[in-house]
Amino acid sequence: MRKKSYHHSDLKKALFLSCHRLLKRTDPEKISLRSLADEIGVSHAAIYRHFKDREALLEVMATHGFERLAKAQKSALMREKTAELGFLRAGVAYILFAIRNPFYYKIMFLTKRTNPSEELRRSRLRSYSILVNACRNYLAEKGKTNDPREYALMAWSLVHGYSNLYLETGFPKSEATALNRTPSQLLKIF
Amino acid sequence: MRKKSYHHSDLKKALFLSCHRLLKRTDPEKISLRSLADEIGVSHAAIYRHFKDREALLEVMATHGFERLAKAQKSALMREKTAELGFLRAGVAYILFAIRNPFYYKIMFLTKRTNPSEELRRSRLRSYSILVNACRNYLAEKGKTNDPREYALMAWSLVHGYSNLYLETGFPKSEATALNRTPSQLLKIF
DNA sequence: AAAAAATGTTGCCATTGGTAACATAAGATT
DNA sequence: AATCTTATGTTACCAATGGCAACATTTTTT
Repeated sequence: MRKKSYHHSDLKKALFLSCHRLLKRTDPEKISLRSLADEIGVSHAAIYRHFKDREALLEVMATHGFERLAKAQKSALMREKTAELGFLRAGVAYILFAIRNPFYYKIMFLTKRTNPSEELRRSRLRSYSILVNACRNYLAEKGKTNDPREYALMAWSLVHGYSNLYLETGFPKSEATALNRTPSQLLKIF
Repeated sequence: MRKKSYHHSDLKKALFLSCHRLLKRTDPEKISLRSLADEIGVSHAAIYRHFKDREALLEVMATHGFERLAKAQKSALMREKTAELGFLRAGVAYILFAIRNPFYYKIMFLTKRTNPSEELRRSRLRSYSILVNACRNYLAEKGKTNDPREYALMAWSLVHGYSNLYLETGFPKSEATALNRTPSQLLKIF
């Protein structure tokens, strides 16, 4: 565990943490392996001992992003008594996560569109499963007979699209102004 | 207009067309100014006589993407008799545009998130206005009293989110398969 | 203790976006 | 027509980047 040795004690974790911290305020496009390595105090080539390439590192971060999102959704669900309120709160939690973690959100959906790792797929599916369950409970509570997966997909589309529009165009924000509402008031529509 | 002369007759247009063609099958991230210049047969530095930088070129393409999208929405609206059908068809047209033009779609929403040019803002707003009008007519036809802009924002969120999920995760596709429906059948939900 | 595996470093390469200095063509001014 | 000015291309260069290979050092296995 000593510091200035030739070998870093746990470079993989250090890279992860450093990247995690950077993603809070930096666009992933601007994160270079070299700047990461510099910050940790290691040569840029060392990274390749722990990640196949830049994409692989970002994929791990994306996976972690989905885990954080799932946690946020779950805790939002827990907080509410009825299935309906839980469902709504989960949707709001999704949007808030996206808005508060724009760069995480970006890599979550822009990295590895094709051939995602098993871990990424799993964490993504887990987030979706939470939503499906919330839908199932909500639909049961309301006595509706929709397919929960279909319903969940539409709900996901709605919050995902809203989040993206907010981040990409600032439209919901400007529209909210035009409509004399704050974005959080607009969110109550969900 | 002669070819092998020192001066290209209309490099700006040639760049636009070449980029347009490339975007049909190439991820914008993979489009380099040098490869573009090569294809046209001009030095890469020549590009800077017509566009401030790479971002500026992509921004023009994004603007054009929104113009194409608006055209698709409009023609979908025209084709239907009732306001409701038109509204639905416009939504489907939006999704189809995204799915059929994934790379155009990508630059439309990933380029110049901050400080977009007046042209980009206008073309984006135009696409939104078409939607708002469709909503207004639809709501009037149904005798509903929702705010058309608010309604339009939600509708946009829905189709935008669906499109993005399709492109980014392939989820609607796999879900559609799981549900024993084709994507176009799923689209009928809208 | 020696061999093997893991992990870091240095040095190099090709690609890229971008800039500056120079070259040539096209238009305007005289 | 000759000259000046502007527009538009070219070449040469730079710094940053992702990635690879060859080498160095440490740790683990045998």
